[in-house]
Amino acid sequence: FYCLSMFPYPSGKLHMGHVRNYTIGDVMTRFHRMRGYNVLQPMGWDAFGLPAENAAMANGVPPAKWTYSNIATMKKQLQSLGFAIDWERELATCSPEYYRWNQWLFLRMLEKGLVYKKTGTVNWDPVDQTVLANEQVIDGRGWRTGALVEKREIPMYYMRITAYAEELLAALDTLNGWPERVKTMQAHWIGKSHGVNISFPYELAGEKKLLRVFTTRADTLMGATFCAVAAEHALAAHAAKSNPKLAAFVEECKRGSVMEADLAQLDKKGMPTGLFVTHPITGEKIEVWVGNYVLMAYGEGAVMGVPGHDERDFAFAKKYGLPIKPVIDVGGKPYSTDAWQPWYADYGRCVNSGEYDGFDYQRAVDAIAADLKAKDLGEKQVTWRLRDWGISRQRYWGTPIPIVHCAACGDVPVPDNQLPVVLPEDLVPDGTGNPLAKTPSFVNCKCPKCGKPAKRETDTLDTFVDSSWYYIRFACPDQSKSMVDERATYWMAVDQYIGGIEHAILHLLYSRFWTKVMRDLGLVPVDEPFTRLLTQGMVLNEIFYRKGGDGRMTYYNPVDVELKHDDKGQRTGAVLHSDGKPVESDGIGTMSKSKNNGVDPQDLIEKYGADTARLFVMFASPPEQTLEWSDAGVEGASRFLRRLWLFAAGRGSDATVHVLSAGFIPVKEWSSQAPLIREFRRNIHLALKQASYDYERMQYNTVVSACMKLLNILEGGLGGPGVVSVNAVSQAISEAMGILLRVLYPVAPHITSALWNELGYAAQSKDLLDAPWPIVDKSALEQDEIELVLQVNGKLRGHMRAPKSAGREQLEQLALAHDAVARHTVGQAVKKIIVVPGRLINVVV
RNA sequence: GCCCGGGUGGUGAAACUGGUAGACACAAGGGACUUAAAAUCCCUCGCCGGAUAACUCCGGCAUGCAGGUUCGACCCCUGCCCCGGGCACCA
Repeated sequence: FYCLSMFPYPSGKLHMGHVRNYTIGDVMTRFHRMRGYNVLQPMGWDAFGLPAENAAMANGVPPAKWTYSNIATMKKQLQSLGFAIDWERELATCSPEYYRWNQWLFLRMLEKGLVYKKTGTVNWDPVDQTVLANEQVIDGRGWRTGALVEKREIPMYYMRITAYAEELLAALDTLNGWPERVKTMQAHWIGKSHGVNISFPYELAGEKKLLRVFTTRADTLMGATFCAVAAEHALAAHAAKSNPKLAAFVEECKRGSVMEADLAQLDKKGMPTGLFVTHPITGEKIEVWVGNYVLMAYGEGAVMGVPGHDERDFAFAKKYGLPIKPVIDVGGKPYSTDAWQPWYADYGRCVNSGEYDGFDYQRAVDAIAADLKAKDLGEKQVTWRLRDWGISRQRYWGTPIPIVHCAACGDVPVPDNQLPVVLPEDLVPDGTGNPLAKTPSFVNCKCPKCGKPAKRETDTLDTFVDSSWYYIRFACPDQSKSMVDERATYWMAVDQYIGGIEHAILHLLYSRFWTKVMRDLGLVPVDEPFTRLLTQGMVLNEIFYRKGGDGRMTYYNPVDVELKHDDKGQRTGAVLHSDGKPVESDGIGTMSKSKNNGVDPQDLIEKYGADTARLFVMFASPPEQTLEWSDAGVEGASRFLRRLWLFAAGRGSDATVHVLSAGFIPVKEWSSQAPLIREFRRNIHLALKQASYDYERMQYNTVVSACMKLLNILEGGLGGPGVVSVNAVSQAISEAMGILLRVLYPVAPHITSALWNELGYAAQSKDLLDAPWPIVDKSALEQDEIELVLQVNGKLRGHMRAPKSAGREQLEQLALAHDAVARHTVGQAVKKIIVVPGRLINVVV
């Protein structure tokens, strides 16, 4: 059983998200180990990335040094939490032994045409002369310089993930162990859409040309009143040459960030190009506009504008006074060009559409596609939202791309026997460009082909490359001759993958892609990397701030904030401990350095120990749900463990230790024991049943509550009238304690292991880890009488006890005769009686 | 803006396949023990109203809001509000 938690970025110290993630993994690991599996739980470091460069700039320390020191700190923290990790397999992606295989596979993909070069758009800081990550663009400005960010086109390498789009989508159906929501998100991301590509002919300088657009609504073609192209489109560039105003507009579109979220929220703006194209069916002249809402990266970078039935086109047409022509009738719903209504975009029947009038969506699309095809002006086409994966980064702290640029031979791949291309570890970036490019000893080399002086590529690989296959390398981290070996066949696929929901799309999709590439190269025998997936919820905390006179926000850690409540416990405000003056709340958000709302788990571990920290994090919330941090409750987790210890060491031990050391006459017939003992065992086995079920479905918060119930039952004791068999009492307590220790072990392994030995259970099974999982005794759950809920018209009216064996008719009679039912049915006709066996009887009047 | 989730007491949450809403805890209040405090133990604890000397008993409302389906809805459907995640260079 391969149980894998997402490896951490070595950012400095563990945060609560890590504690939550790795505790879930460790609970699952230990549970499966007890169920008899050979379990692998490895750990490594996603060690390349931007924060190391930022830290380097701030402190003047090379990223490598900062990274390795963080790894040492965090490893110590992980060990102090008692995770059953196989540290012999530890790996860091920034070591040449690891990243050389990134380079190796990059070259294999280059050979197969799965890696190619084209231009891509990046954020450019004109002051620092450097490429910025999206994160480094704040309100359209560079984070260090405050300069307005520009878009810039540069050559980059891409991985052809679109070649696998069909399989990546189809195979989602095979992932039964994945949450539906993740599969839905990925399916939407891949975004397969069936449509028609349509060509609008035009003439340019006497030359016949075609403007291609893609649409999923070819049925609305007769309503097209304009076309719009992206600012980066060739047509826009051409028109701008002779039109300074348009050129200025195209330039304006090129400012700002490249983020889709920003683009989608821009006010719709456009400008006519002065060019006209011909409608492929009607022959009408249609004007071409440049629109800031047209994405160059999707479809053809051009759209036909159908304001009658597309909301964005409608808004655009209203703004610029373009004609709106309704051509779809949606079951007679009213249409007015005054304001957009949601049903304008619905499917319906064609109207005002000439020969297509009366056609429904599918018939219209089929007919129009056929007519276009006959004129050679379009045909049906499948388009994907998924884009190829740009992997070039103009950064230092990453895997060097193994390419050499030679004046004579062009871009030359580094031969396998010259791998790895080693990254120098002593550079310190200064925020102006890539330090690799300023390091002659790295850049200057010989062309592998002709041997003449050449320049090394200075871009590095996206860090998502590193994390796309580390789980395969864990099977054979010491293999120096090849990327992976036959041990990967033994361990892959990962049986259970655990990590944050924020990785639902990118990391998980890239990993699926890489696995398929490696499969096709004969390196792994699996189609999918992760059989089951648990996406843990984010750990959130409240954000507090004050706004200074200059408008700068200062964030305060919730630890330093005191909340004010009224008598009823309602929040009235918040003040800072240090000065007692109020701070503002900015709502809740994921724990982050920038918002200063993180909680350091180290304090928790030091004050309460690993078991309490683990228990609390598991108990606070179900794994898949977001966890809003609160200090209250930690105390309760600690109290529970202390109670368990004191019970075992004190009152409980008399019976337990005695029984275990002296032996006893096994009770064969529990059913003949006193009712008190039977009730005790019933409750114990009910709690065990709940815990076992909840372990299976990974709902660990209720596993913990089952353990609390077990201790409550044990503390309730077993003395009393009618209980005469000391032997049976001892045995019931011993059984119950044995169940509790084993059920609690995966969550709190330290205290349970110690008690297991102290109480003498070790005589039965040496190590708690090797003890068999307890089995529910079904006969202990049986009852002679059951309690049933009585309802009248679905409203609770009372309870009654009935023999287990009672039949339907007998139950109906008993129910009708019951006081509570009679009171609410008197004088009314009974229409029917619903009997849910073992649960309730509902009398309908 | 688009895609995906979530919303239940003062708080974290539970409710397994549509069948007793609030398990298990936290906080709070009351009490026991103690010179005192801490720790520990016991009791109360969704909201509103009524009956009773009292133990208790009865009724109504309640799972973000407004509707719908059903004998019966936290659970299924429609619309809305709020919160979180993702949007391709944070990881």
